[in-house]
Amino acid sequence: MSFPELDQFLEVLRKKGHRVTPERLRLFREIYSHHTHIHADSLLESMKERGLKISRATLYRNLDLMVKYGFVEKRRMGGNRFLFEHVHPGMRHDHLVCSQCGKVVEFVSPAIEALQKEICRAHGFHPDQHTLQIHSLCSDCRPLPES
Amino acid sequence: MSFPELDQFLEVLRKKGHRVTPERLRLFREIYSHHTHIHADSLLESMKERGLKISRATLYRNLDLMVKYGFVEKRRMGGNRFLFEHVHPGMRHDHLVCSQCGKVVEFVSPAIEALQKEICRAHGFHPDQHTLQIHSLCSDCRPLPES
DNA sequence: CTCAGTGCAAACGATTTGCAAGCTA
DNA sequence: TAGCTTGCAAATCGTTTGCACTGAG
Repeated sequence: MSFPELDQFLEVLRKKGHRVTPERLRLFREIYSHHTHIHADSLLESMKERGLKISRATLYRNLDLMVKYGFVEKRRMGGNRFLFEHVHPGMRHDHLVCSQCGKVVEFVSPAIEALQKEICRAHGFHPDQHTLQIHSLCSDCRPLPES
Repeated sequence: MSFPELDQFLEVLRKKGHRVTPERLRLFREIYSHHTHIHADSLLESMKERGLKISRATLYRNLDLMVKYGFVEKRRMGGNRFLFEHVHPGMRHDHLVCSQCGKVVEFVSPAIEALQKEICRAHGFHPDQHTLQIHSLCSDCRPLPES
C-alpha cells in the first residue's frame, strides 16, 4: 500500500540528510493505514502481527521524527500514553474525551474552530496551529461517580 | 488561613468515614492558597519550604481523595506531569496551552462554553461536567519550529 | 483498641537514552 | 568508508503500591 504523503516524507528525509531505512518506511505506512489515534504499543503490536520488524526504541524515535516534520501528531488525551495520528490535511477535527474511561470521539465544528482561532489570537498564540480537546463524561460513565 | 470550602471538606470526610489528619488539612489549605494549576512536586516543595510535613505518597493519595470528592481537579496539559487546581465554584475557565513550552493561559469564553455543552450533548457526553483545552504555539515558540 | 492513614522504599508503565553493531549513502 | 540508525538493555520520570508503623476516633 502506498500513500501520496509518502513521497513528501521521502523528500523531507533526503533534504534533511536523514536516511531512508526499511523501519522508517514500514512505520510510515503503518500509521498512514490507521485512520485514528493509536498508541505506540498498538502500533508495535499491529506491526508485529503483520510481520513488520521494528524495535520499540526505533518506533518511538521515528514517531518523533514524523512529528517533527509534520506528518504525525502526538498528543495525550488524559491517559498515560501518548496517542499518535497521521495528519489529515485540510480535515481538521477535534476530540471529545471521556475523563473516566478515556474513550475518544472525534468531531468537527466550524463554530468552535472559529472561536479557537479568535482565542489564540487574543492571547498571542499561533492561530493556525491549534487543536482542542473537550473532557467530559461519556454516557457509559454516569453523570456523577458516587462512592 | 482558613477557607469556606474547608468546612465542606471536613463534613465530607466525616460523612464518608475518613479521618481528619493533619496532613490532609495541611494539603487542603496549601492547594486552596494557590490560585492556579500546580504540579504535585511544586506543592510538595512549597509545603516543605513552609515547614509543613507531608510525604509524597500521602500527597498523591490525598490529592486523589480531593479529586474524588470534587474539591480538586487533576489534569494533564500535554506535559508529563499532572496539574492540580482547587475547584473555583461558579467560575469556570478553560486553558490555552503551548504545545512547545507548556505555558498555560487561562481564559473564559461564554461562547465556547455554550458550544462545548452542545457538542457534549450531541455525543451523549455529560454537558455539565466538562473542561476544554486548546493546544497551540505561544508567541515565544515561533510559528514553525524549523531544523 | 481498631483500622484508616502515613512514610518509606520498592514497583510500575510509558518513554527515553547509551552504546556497540549494522546498514545507507 | 563514514556516520546515521538500529536494537538491546538500562535508565528516567512521574505516579502508585506494599507493608509495617502510627495515631484518629
